Amino acid sequence: MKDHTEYSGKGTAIPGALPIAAVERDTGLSKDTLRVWERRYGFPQPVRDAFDERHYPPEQVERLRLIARLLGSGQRPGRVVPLPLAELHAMLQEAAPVDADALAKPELQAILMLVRRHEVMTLRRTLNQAVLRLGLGHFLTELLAPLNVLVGEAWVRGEIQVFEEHMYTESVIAVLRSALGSTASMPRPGMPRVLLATLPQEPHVLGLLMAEIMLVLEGCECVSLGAQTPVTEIVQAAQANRAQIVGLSFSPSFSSQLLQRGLQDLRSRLPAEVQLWAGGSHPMLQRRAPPGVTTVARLEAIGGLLAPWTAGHRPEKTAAD
Amino acid sequence: MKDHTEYSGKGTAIPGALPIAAVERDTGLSKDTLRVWERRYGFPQPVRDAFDERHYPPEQVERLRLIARLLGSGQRPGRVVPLPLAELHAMLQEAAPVDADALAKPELQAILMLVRRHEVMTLRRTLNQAVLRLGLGHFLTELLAPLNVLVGEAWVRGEIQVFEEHMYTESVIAVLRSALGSTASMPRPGMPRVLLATLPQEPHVLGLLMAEIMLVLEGCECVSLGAQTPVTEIVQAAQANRAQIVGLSFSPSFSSQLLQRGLQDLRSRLPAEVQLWAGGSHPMLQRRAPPGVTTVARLEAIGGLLAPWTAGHRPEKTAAD
DNA sequence: ATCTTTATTTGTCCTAGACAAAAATAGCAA
DNA sequence: TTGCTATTTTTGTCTAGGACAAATAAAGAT
Repeated sequence: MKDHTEYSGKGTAIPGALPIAAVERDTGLSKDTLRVWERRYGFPQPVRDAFDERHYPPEQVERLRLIARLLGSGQRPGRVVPLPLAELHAMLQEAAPVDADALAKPELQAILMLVRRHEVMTLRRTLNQAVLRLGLGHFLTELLAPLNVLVGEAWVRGEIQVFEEHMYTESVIAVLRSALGSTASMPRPGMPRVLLATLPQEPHVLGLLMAEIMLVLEGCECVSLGAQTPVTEIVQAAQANRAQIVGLSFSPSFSSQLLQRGLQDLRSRLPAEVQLWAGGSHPMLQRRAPPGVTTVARLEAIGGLLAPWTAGHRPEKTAAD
Repeated sequence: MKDHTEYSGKGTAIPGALPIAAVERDTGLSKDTLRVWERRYGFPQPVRDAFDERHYPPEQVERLRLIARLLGSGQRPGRVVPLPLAELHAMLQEAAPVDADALAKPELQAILMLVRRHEVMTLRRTLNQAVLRLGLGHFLTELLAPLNVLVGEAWVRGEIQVFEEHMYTESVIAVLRSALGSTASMPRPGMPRVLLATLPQEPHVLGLLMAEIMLVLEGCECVSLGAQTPVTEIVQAAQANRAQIVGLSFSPSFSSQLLQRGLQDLRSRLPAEVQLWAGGSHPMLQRRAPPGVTTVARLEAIGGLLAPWTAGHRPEKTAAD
């Protein structure tokens, strides 16, 4: 077991350079990928220590981190891996065009500034006050949804660090959960039972929580399985809870292929009378729905989709042929 | 780009067998380790598909999972890898004797029954009432902590499904977050700022949330980064928040090697004046602490560890507000 | 424009050898 | 017995280059 403690002057270690395992952790790029990029594109070019092992200088790790981001926003390795640092920054700027509409709102900008200044306590207080002022429903649709877009774009553009995004998400979740808890949730008798979850490889729970709140506000009875639940388990849970709707949430970074297959798979294993809803900011959901799946492109759409229940009668099988 | 996330019905796939990447995810054992064990000890012996790639039958994955657990509790690979399933079970029994104390409490049994009967609403109500009856602190230490052990053991024993465990965890989190939100959190002036997070590959946030609540109840100012935060980001966040303590949480299934390395790595990059605490039910934390790391074996210990702050005011001057 | 076919790109898997760090064992003194 | 040091075994991770299916782009045909 080699001791890859980074900065400990171990004699064999290179001053500020990270061994391959640490780079894998930091960038999310597998060791195999790092090695094959070096072979194919000539980058990265880690320093070798006395034992011929790779050590990546901080500049290269930083460059790798930017590359990983661009890959996440749809770029291809062959196009971006050989690029110098300046070009990468330029591409990140271009990748996320500024949303003038959201930028115009000073309140959103103010909150974004709190995130970048790491004023967590003030952030929480501001969000809590906004909930009280707007009411939970309007807070979600009018403030939080566009704010998420803004934060997401800033993140792609590299203006926001990973840890800042984590802090933001945690604060929002805390505020929402607390607000949901203090809301007297009373499921209306006619409304459907909804099971909420996220597929494996999708750790983002914020979208799911927002959906849950919208549904609860509409009078639905919600049971959430949280993130990363295998398809088999979702099916069993739907049966155990006699759910009438199964709702999934997908963030933009989720693999399109996994999304397609996952929805298809789940659809085929779920009873026909159980509806399958897919929501979130994933681009594929804005386009077209796989057969038998209802896409929820925006939070506001949830109310309309629940119309069959609000009206009073049991809905027929959804037209999906 | 193969994505071996699930045993999705691919033509070439072996019925219930998992490819090596999935086994790595499920067991925490690296691909390299899996291959070298096969070479050295003759186990595991995965089936090969048409392309000569390894596919691990479920029994072998199960056996690997048990082995990984034993490794975490101090056993050596050479002694346990070749052992048959029955022997492994016997060793685990010996390592973790059944907690008769917890089993005896009828209240815990009653809650466990609610989980197995999928009575989510009743479960939440029961938990909420317990919070009110015991108070948040005693609820955590006296009810929830042993209950988690009970649920964890039932899960290992196969008495609880994955989705039931998800439902339980989600319910507990909802109750805790709601209780935390309605608690008037007022950080005491002398108490430290604590940054909380979980390392990559560790998605379990319940332990983290429990720790956060204990700390908040003691008067600390807590900022959580949530799950799966890279070491670099934790370091930056600690600096940004001027945290005096960084707290990490580890579930039993977390890879012991990642734990060791992650803590060492983080310790070396964090300023010396920032304390590093590691808690959770991971077996390695019950044994010994890596140098420079404070292990928090039980929730109750948190109060004692904060003694330096509660007793004598740290003469550290903070920028006046 | 939209579908179908071909070409390129790309991540992951393979084998087998090597070696440092950790742990166990042996040797020896007090 | 206990404590300390040296030697041996164990063990995880690194190395190299080759291979190939799945994903994506490009070209061709309707």
